[in-house]
Amino acid sequence: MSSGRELFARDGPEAQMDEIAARAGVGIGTVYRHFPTKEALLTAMVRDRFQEFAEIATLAEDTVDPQHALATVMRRSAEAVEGDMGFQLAMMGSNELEWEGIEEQKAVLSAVVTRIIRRAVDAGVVRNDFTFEDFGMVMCGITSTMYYKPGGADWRRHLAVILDGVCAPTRQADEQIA
Amino acid sequence: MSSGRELFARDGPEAQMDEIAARAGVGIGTVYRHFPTKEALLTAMVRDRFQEFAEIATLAEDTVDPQHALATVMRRSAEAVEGDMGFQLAMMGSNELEWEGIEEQKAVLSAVVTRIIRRAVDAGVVRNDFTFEDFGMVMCGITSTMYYKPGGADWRRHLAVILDGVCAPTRQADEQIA
DNA sequence: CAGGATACGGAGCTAAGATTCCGTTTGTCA
DNA sequence: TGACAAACGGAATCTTAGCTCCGTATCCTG
Repeated sequence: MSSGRELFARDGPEAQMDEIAARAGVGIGTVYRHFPTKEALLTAMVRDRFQEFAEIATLAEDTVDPQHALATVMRRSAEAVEGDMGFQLAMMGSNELEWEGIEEQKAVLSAVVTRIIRRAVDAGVVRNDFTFEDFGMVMCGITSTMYYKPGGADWRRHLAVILDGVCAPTRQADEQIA
Repeated sequence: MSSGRELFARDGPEAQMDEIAARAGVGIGTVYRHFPTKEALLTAMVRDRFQEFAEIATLAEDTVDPQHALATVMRRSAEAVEGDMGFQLAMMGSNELEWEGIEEQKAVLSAVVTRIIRRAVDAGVVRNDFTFEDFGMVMCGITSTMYYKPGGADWRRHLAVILDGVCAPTRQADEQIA
């Protein structure tokens, strides 16, 4: 059940069902009684994460400073999945999967984050072309480098760079750096 | 041979050897005559990419404007792997692989990019704590979001945000956003 | 053109891992 | 305590994908 889910999350994507069961201290059959398929297990895991993201965002919305609110969502979300290679890999490999039944959590997350972004933009502390899509994209980038081996790469530095970019004044098309 | 390698690159990570062979228009045996193992094929592909990155960086070094030089390396490198899901996946799944025989290409890349970064930092157009490690990390982040499905996420926007962050003035520890 | 060498194709072998199935254990209600 | 039900464990099965092997086709060389 949930412990199995959690244990699975800590594992890589290639975690075998046998191993998952073993770590959860149950038989394989039991795992399959709770989740009809491996994909279902993955989906449940992903849904939990999105639920968590939504909660994190909701909490952060109480932050008074608009810029700090956005920064907090980003940092907390990253911290939440730090070390959870299972989630990472699930998201990566999900190129065509559709994660059935995640819509609700995603909708909440989207609504809250969108409000947080709008508030920051209105306050002039975040580039005014920043969207929820961008948010998802950069978060995806940050988390996927959590497993970047070479040198002591540190995702908090990555986040710092991105925040500086996100909070930089909006540029006109003719003044883009690249 | 190289056409097979290239065709493979276009495929996902789970591209089967059979399919790779088929697309290359040869038999499976032929593929294995050129690359003893699937991993060898992946490695060859990765080596080629790093070679290409090194060439891109070398060319960009001629750019007079220091900031533009760095931005160019980043943009061109990203463009080079755009659409090459094979490379992406290879890099992602490489958690423990060591990519034997890539050292040379990586050394060149590292040397050139480090010079480009130093020049930009010295010119004061890039945060002075930016390193080659950071470079690798953010590039990894950008490329891994190339396959980010949700909404019309656009990696060029991602790059733009990161460039703004990279070129933002260095912050003191007590003025970090997050 | 003969003979050997080199390269090719792809059926089939094998391992790995997801899933099924059934005998056993544990829990519940009279 | 006995009988039925619910939950379990894990060996056995099925499927997939990497890799091997051998018969065939192509290319030299004399």
